Amino acid sequence: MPSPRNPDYSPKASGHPYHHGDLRRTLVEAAVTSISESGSAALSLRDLARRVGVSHAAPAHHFGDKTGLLTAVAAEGYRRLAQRIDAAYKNGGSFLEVGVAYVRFAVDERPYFEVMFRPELYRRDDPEVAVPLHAIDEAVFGAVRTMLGDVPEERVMIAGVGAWALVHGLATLINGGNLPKDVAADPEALTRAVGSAVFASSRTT
Amino acid sequence: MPSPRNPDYSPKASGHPYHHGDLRRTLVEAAVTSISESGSAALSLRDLARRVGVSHAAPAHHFGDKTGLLTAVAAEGYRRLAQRIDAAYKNGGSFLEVGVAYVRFAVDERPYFEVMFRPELYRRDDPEVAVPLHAIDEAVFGAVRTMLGDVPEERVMIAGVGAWALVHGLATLINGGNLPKDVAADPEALTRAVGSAVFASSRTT
DNA sequence: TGTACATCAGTGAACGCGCGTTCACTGATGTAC
DNA sequence: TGTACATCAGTGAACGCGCGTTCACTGATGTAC
Repeated sequence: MPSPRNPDYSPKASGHPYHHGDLRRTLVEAAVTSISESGSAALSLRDLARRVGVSHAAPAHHFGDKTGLLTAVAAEGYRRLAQRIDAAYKNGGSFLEVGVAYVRFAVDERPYFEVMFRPELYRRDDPEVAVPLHAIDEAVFGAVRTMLGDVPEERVMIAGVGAWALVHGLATLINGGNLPKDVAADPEALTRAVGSAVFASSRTT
Repeated sequence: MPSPRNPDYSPKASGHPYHHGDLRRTLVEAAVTSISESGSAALSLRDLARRVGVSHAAPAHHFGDKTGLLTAVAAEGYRRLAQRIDAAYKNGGSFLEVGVAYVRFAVDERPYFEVMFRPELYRRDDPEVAVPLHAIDEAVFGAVRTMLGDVPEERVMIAGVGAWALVHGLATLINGGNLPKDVAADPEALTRAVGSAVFASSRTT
């Protein structure tokens, strides 16, 4: 009695079964593909249904409306970003490496990144979004606090915001095609170069 | 024989004259208002025509399509930004003051800023856009070059990109509502705090 | 100074399209007995 | 192990809407003579 989520059941293999099995996740993936192809403005629930081969009314069943869908996209994005930051941090990661992970995420998973930072597109107070978002916040400012040692909280805030702004700015400028091509071609190297120039000195301040 | 662009002629005063007189500019302004109210996704030429009290086909007459309109918005935005940066620079402006001007622009003129940095919305190669864009580029990297003196060009690039990323990141994080409220409340002070922390040291590097 | 005419800004009716939403439905699943 | 039933995922026809686009038009402007 295999669960419908069990790939062994292979519902796809035998044409179109009535129950998709994992429509929700599939729709989120389709949304990401659609966004990477034609931007979030062109996203439509009907188009998604078409891509997935399902009735046009099905997406509404899962997400209610476009905002609900994009909330799911943003939530998945935050989960992925949190995971990357965590991995960078645990892998011996200096603070700079966390920054590099941030920029890499923005470039590699651009559709997620774009939705995440366009808060008018989704419901930010949805717990699925708010929880990983808060976790990232904690982790980053905690790291700054550890790094700086016993300094006034305002100092921590300024350093944290500064570091975040730097990598976030790099990420959005690269994705927006605003930097010279040769520089933007290697986001990781650029982040290291810029980041280490700034961080080497900010530690001495 | 007053020009229709002469306000003394007051075409508005006497109901709805056939010729608007300055429709193009008025439409751009309406677009900015609309974007600040409901974002660029909700923008429609018909809605703009309604706002301005003109036939729904009139906007197409001037801009062709939505991309044309947003190209005009972006162009105006670049002109305004260039002006602000110029003013900051000439007003005794340190490099930091230019950064402050950048962030102020992003916050004060948010609709322009948002369109400008969503290049998929408009035609970036339109000369009306490309010219002021290039001028800003020149000015900023020129300033970095002057500031750093005789250093390898790569150094100039890294410093310029870093400075830009920092203020651009601050601007987008503030506008996106991603920073704690108390910090985001005074963008200018935040920029000075973060910027001076970074710049004080980067000069010594 | 007056008249004729070309140009151009703006009109408004008509069109077809893709969208979100609704709703009664049907097929599959899992659970109670 | 078998049957009945509640639940829920997905269907598909129908609707009304706002949109962009087209097109023959009209009114105002400026220029040539």
